[in-house]
Amino acid sequence: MTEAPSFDVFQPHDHRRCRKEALAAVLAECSARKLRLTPPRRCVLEALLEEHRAMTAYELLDRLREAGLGSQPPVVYRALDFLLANGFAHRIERLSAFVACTHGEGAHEAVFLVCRACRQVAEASLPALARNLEAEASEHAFRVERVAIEVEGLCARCAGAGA
Amino acid sequence: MTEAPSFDVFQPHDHRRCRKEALAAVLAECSARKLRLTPPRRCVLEALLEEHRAMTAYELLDRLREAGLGSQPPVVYRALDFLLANGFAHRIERLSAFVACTHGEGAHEAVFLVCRACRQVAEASLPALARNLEAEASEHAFRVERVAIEVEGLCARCAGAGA
DNA sequence: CCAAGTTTGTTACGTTATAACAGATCGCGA
DNA sequence: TCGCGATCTGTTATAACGTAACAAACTTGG
Ligand SMILES: [Zn+2]
Ligand SMILES: [Zn+2]
Ligand SMILES: [Zn+2]
Ligand SMILES: [Zn+2]
Repeated sequence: MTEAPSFDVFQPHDHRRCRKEALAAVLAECSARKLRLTPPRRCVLEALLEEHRAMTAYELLDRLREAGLGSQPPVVYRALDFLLANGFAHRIERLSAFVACTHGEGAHEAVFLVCRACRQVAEASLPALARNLEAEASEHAFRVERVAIEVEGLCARCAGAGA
Repeated sequence: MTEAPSFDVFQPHDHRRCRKEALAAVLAECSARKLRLTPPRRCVLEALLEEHRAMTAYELLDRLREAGLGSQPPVVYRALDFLLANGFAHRIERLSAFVACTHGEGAHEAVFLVCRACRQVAEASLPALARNLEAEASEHAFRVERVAIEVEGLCARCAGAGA
């Protein structure tokens, strides 16, 4: 969480470490910002950290159920609200699904590269792009609050597999 | 449809003309490309052209019902499939809703400025941004197929109204 | 007219998300 | 340590969004 990963999530990498460091970073940030990573929130976060794949709310709810932490939709949506609001996870609008953040600190925006075959998601920042958007918006006298940029396609592996 | 509008949809404008020209452009393009703007498709398009506001599939279905053109969800989703596939309308992922195209010709992508208060949507093109994205994607060996850029915020009118 | 392809319309169902409320837990000051 | 307000958890119920599968109607070209 504390800095951009030095690897590409679409490439093979030491994901055990990736996951462990991401969790540690969230714990540190919660501690620093006096946020409570309660059991359902942590359960959802850990499920998201297992893979760089977007998961639906109901897949995450299954994890909560298995962990004995409640079995109804509001539980998972509230945990997600917390994670999204604090920049620990992102919503992929295109998929109505969620991924753990691999990138920033605090609430932030990013560009998501979303593989339509394996649903893995890479997160990139693109400040130049944000400046372009600001210029465009100001021509319309539009006050920007949130930017969602989602690029759908195929990751190298899935493209290679002949999808 | 045939060219970018010379006005900003967030500003007051001659919307009767705006709507009439958009419909004429779609009719022309259907004729040129041998596409069939059948009654349900036209009904949905006209509903979308009434305002520059994103409408949900079920709002559009109500229009079909009123027009006696079927009352079940698949009817509206199929009409939308046609309009989206041919670039006559766009889906706003953030809202799970749809707007008429004000911009291009044929299937195309754009940047959407979405007012969270009035749900009006302005469409802008941003080729520079697309080039940025391509560069980003190629670093990840990612094959881009679709790009969705949605900017949420407040239009000048809604910001003025103290939202 | 006939056959093939496309479009329409229906039933039924699956998925995603939220409202409303009761009970549990936490943090803090008396 | 005890209470008290705020936050969080968990439930029921329901709303909103979307699709599979199939039969009937229409369109187009021979
Ligand atoms: Zn990893
Ligand atoms: Zn992939
Ligand atoms: Zn207009
Ligand atoms: Zn507005």
